[in-house]
Amino acid sequence: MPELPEVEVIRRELEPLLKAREFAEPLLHMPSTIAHPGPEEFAAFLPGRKVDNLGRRGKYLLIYLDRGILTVHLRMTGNLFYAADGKAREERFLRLSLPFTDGTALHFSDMRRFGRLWLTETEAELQSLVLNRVGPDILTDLGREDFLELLGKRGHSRLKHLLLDQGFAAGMGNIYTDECLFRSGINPNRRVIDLKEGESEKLYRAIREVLAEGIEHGGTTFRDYRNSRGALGNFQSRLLVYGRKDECCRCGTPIEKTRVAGRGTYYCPRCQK
DNA sequence: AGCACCACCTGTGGGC
DNA sequence: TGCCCACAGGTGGTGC
Repeated sequence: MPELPEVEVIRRELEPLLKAREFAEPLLHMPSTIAHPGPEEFAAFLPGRKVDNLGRRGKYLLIYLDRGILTVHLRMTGNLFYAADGKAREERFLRLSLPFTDGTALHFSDMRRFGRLWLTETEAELQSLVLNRVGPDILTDLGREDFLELLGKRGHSRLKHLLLDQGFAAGMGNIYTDECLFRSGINPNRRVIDLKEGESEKLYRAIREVLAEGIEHGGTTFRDYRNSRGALGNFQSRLLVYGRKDECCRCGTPIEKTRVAGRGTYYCPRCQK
């Protein structure tokens, strides 16, 4: 489901709602949702902890507590929902409920069960256990020079493959990658080393623009994504290629769908050479 | 290093 | 109408 913009929308919404609230006894409807530590340890550690602030690294949401850090990855269909009355919206796919002492609650539901949570005691443990293979956040940690330098180290990678690689830079997913490559006029199968003068910078600008617009419009709801209040995103109406197979690009050429890096890939054969 | 393929899950939509 | 298969905002492991 969510890529960087969707997670950032959730982070911004949840931060003021969760701040200073104190966790009560958690309900583990599906214990395997907790990746670390064990369910008992998780349940024992959380009560009494208060939310400090919320961070994000790529698609990982970081809930900083007065002691420890609760990390959430939504994968494909995970969803965080804040309930002022404490009640979950639906029971069928509910995996974890985190009630607060004031009667409100944070619920985690996930149809496909790929999503995971980690509870770590320190920043160092978070880094070694969860984020050890995650690169710098592509929106907040990478200046233009950093980006170009990292690109240079991956000359033989195809652009689509590279942008989806969270170890290269964290945050891009399938939808935003296709949109960024379209906006910068780069074919998803091109290799970094074959980029012409100015194309790398064009790509960098497109990434910043598309991600910022995605956040501004509440994220993209293509199928399942909902924000923390259960509402749909709005960026799907602004997608220029993703999901638009056979529709005409603004140049008049029908958009094509192929497979690149194992993922459905939309592009304009005329605009993206 | 780069990449294809499978696995993890459940639901849905298109083709026949 | 109904069935089957391919595919879906992600990632990690294996193996070439």
